[in-house]
Amino acid sequence: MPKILIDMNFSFAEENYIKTIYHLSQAGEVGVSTNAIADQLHTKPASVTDMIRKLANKEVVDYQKYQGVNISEQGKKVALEVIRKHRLWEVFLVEKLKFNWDEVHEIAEQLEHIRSSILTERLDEFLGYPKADPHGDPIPDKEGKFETGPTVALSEMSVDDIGLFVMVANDDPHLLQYLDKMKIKLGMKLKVIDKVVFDGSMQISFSNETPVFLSHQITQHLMIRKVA
Amino acid sequence: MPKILIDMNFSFAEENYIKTIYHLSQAGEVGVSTNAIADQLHTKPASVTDMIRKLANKEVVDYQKYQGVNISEQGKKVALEVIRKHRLWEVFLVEKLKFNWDEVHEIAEQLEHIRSSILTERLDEFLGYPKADPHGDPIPDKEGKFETGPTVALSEMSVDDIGLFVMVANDDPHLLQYLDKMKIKLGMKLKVIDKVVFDGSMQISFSNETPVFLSHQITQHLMIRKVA
DNA sequence: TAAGTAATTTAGATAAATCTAAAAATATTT
DNA sequence: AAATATTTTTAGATTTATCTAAATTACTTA
Ligand SMILES: [Mn+2]
Ligand SMILES: [Mn+2]
Ligand SMILES: [Mn+2]
Ligand SMILES: [Mn+2]
Repeated sequence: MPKILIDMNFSFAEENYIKTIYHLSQAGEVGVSTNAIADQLHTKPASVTDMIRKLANKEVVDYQKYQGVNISEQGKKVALEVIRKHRLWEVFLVEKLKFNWDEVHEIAEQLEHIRSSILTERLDEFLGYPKADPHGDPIPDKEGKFETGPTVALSEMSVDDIGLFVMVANDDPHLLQYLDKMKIKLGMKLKVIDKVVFDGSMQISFSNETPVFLSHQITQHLMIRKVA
Repeated sequence: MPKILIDMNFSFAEENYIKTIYHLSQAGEVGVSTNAIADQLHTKPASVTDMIRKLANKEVVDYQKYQGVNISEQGKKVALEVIRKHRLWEVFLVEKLKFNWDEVHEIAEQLEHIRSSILTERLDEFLGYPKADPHGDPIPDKEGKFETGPTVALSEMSVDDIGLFVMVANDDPHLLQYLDKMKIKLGMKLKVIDKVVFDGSMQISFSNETPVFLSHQITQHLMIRKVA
């Protein structure tokens, strides 16, 4: 007998775990590891094991000792709802309250837990049903659906490749501030001018400007939609 | 040695207690009683005693066993900050997201705990520095200052008295919906036509329309600014 | 003023979320 | 395949916020 999801309520802590497990699932392997979750949430593996047990009981994850966790269909719904709220609030903060894109993640981490489906829908409407947040991350719709065209990390591209900078896959304000300083913005066209084998650093020309040098630590987080 | 307030952080539960104690202080007697707090917060007196102890240690209330609590200057600051956020968010929900005034209190109860002073200031600016929330409650400024002209409950007025309906001193959606149904809105002029001694019910003419009957349970929550 | 009643506090539990230290299981490396 | 290292789980505590039941204090009233 599956539990009724409709009025299932999750604590902030539970929501954060569910979201993190969802993200780690997306980003790769089956069987998300206890340590990976602990790292992400800045908690200890022992705490993660406890919480995973609880989430498994609530059937938002599948879990077998020592085998890692996998998000369930129910869990995916919960995660996408939280992610939807996070990204909508980020849009609100940037578009309406004039925050810079490096200032919004922390605040959205709080706002994503506000419980009111009407609020989420009204906010979405108020913002004009945005498709992406200020960092280019897609915003799931009410049903949890969203589309992402295929992207590659800039670090994976080759010399002479051309593309569109569409997303930053990292929330660190230092990275975002650095991109600001370099005048690199979402939506810019770019071309790979040079790539250093030894350290993976790259020379990139954005919008036909003088090329800039970017280290591998940076380029791995810049997501590019290839063109031609 | 007084504790540094600047980076004092309070839990949601603590903030709710502080806010409630502040409100009860305003609404009357010195020495807010354990039971009054328990009623307001839908908890048990034993829980209140525990929490009061904690708040006394943090010096946001003054407390002596069996003597009730009084909010301290520090506590007042914390309370006013939370109240400011609550009311600003209510304005946002009504003005920007088109909520009705009876739908916003619950959601504001959550939003008032979001921690970000920049957010509060930006929101205030976005809303045009409103002086009152959708129920007519005054919004404290950044320094916690606000002004209320003198008001009386409608129930305290006499036949032939005239005034301006400026505030509803109750969040219950049923009351607010009833006022909607009766087409009674903030800012309306009114005149007391009749007052029944037995039950305190009143006949009131709003904006020179056909008088309406209102029970004491209603009139005690309608705050009036007297004119002439 | 002495009972009786009401309000408040204490004592002892519980649930949630976290931790440290130790044990157990799994993975990796000689 | 052992030995070693890493990961994960268990055991046992801690903190916060809550509760019930019992004890204590204060207030009312006869
Ligand atoms: Mn974010
Ligand atoms: Mn984002
Ligand atoms: Mn309210
Ligand atoms: Mn209000």
